[in-house]
Amino acid sequence: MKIVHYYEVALLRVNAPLLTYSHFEPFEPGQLVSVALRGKQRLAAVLRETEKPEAFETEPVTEVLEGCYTPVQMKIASFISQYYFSGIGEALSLIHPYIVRQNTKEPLPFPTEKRPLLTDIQNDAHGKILGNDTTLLFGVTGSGKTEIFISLIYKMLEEGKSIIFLMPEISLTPQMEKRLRKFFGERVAMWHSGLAKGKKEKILEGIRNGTIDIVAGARSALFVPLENLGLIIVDEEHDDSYKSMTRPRYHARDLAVLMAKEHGAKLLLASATPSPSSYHKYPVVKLGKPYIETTKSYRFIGGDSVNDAILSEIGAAYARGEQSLLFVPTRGNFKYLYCESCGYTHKCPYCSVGMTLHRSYRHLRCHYCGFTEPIRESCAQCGHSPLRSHRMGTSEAVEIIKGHIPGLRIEKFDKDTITTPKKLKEALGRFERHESDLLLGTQMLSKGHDYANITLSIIMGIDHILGLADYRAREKAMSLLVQIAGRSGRAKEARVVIQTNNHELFEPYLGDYEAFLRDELGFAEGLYPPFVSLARILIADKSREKAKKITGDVTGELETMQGIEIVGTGSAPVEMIAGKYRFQILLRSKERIPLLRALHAVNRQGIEIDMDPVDFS
DNA sequence: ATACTAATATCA
DNA sequence: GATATTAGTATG
Repeated sequence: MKIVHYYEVALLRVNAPLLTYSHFEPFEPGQLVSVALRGKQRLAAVLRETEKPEAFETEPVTEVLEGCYTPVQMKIASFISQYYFSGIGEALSLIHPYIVRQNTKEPLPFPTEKRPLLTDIQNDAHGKILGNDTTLLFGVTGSGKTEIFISLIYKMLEEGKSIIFLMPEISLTPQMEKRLRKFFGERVAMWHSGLAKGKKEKILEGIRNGTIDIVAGARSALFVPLENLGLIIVDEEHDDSYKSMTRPRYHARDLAVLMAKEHGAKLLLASATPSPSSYHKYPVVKLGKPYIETTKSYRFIGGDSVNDAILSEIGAAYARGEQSLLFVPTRGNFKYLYCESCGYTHKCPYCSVGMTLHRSYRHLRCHYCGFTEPIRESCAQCGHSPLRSHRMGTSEAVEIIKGHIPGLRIEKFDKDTITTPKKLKEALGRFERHESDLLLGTQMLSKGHDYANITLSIIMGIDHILGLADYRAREKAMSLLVQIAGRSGRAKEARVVIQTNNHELFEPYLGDYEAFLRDELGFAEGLYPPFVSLARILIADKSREKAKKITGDVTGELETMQGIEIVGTGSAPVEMIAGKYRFQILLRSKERIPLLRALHAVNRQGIEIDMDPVDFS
């Protein structure tokens, strides 16, 4: 007679409680199954065996499917679910389970391309990286990071190990693919969440039969079922797109630390503008000067929006027949009160972040602690009045420039215009062939592309980023500045124009990002990561009253808890999205454990918990 | 999460 | 009074 086993299973893709099903054969934890729930078949993963439930009848598992999560994958899913407050089924659906196959093919041969020769500095870095579990590779654009990546990948392949290479927003960075293909050919798979289902299956098949051992891609590439993982590379590690904005709200860079540890793999974080957190946490390997020496001259200009100084810079470059780049911020999507004369943005006296303007309530508010103040008429720093509060988008900038410089061909480069990799390629192609004179765009400009012929880069309105209600406002502004400046003049002499009324904030660090990192860490001590943990609770509901009540209830419960600090409670900076009123609670703690304990205690329907938040809107 | 049920509001 | 919207509960 067969023994009936009872198993708790997690429904994939949903944040549902664990359900119990029966089966006549023993299961390994992690087994993928199909179960019937209210007449429908659902995918589920077996978690653990359990006692026969007395309270209800159980259904048998309908079908045992191909695929089983490994213990390491289960552990990672469990961590995600515990730390980032998602259902275990939601966490598991990020991960691609292993499927055991009989006929494993031989790995494809290397292409003919020889491994790159390293300079002494690069060779030294290579050695140090292999000596550490985790390394932060700190090198400016053009300092030869890619050669180190390539040579490390070679080394891993020789040892029969596989590699995960993460980069932000893969679909928009075809350059790295070209370079990886050149050296590793068909052993490389490019992976991102937008891939068609069939294409994904093909790659997974390649991974399973051993013909693919390098997976490069966006954050979801972290979850492919590679065996013998030897190295994880996180390029542009400072980039916030590694943090998922939807549940599970994981941070791929931070999760890579756990992944590497579980697999006994090396972890390499790399950036020209590393995050202060990584700089503080991991051993740093620095790469020296770029081998293409460029002469860059910096000029600071005041004011905001497209002013005369900007127009004349663009006009002059155009007259010389040269190409330029104009960065327009859109991150600063809130209105801030700031002074035209001295550039001072009005700060919260308790949190030292910019206070945002609420016309409807006629006040300024800090979105960290909720402190409010009446709107000032004149600047608190220099007394200048009136204060300004307007902002600017790409379309406005295009219109103004067109009106002033007839004949100038503008290439608009933002999320609205560049919607597909094809459009990106076309736009870059036109610019490369000098069919356009000015590349005008947002954040996207800063990401990885090379614009070798640009002789003029203008960074406009960076003060709007400085004024963000975000403890990392300075970090975001500074890294953006360096990244955009780094795009230009790779080949020849270049001019960088920075529009800011806070030039003293940037100037000392232009040639010394490390000094900036040290100073930022100084500010963060005792208040912000990496010295404390932050969590944000988001409450959204169609009824303002209901959202407010939940916020109040949760805050009340949190107030009684030990080891955590409520930084602030109140409306979220974006007060309504999709007809739902939004409130937030920001928490701080020296230790993660009491913070997680408190959050698990208050977690409930109608609230969303964001651990280690990077977005405060 | 989602299907389902009960409760309550909306409206001709 | 029939129907739309919302609140509550169980799912195995």
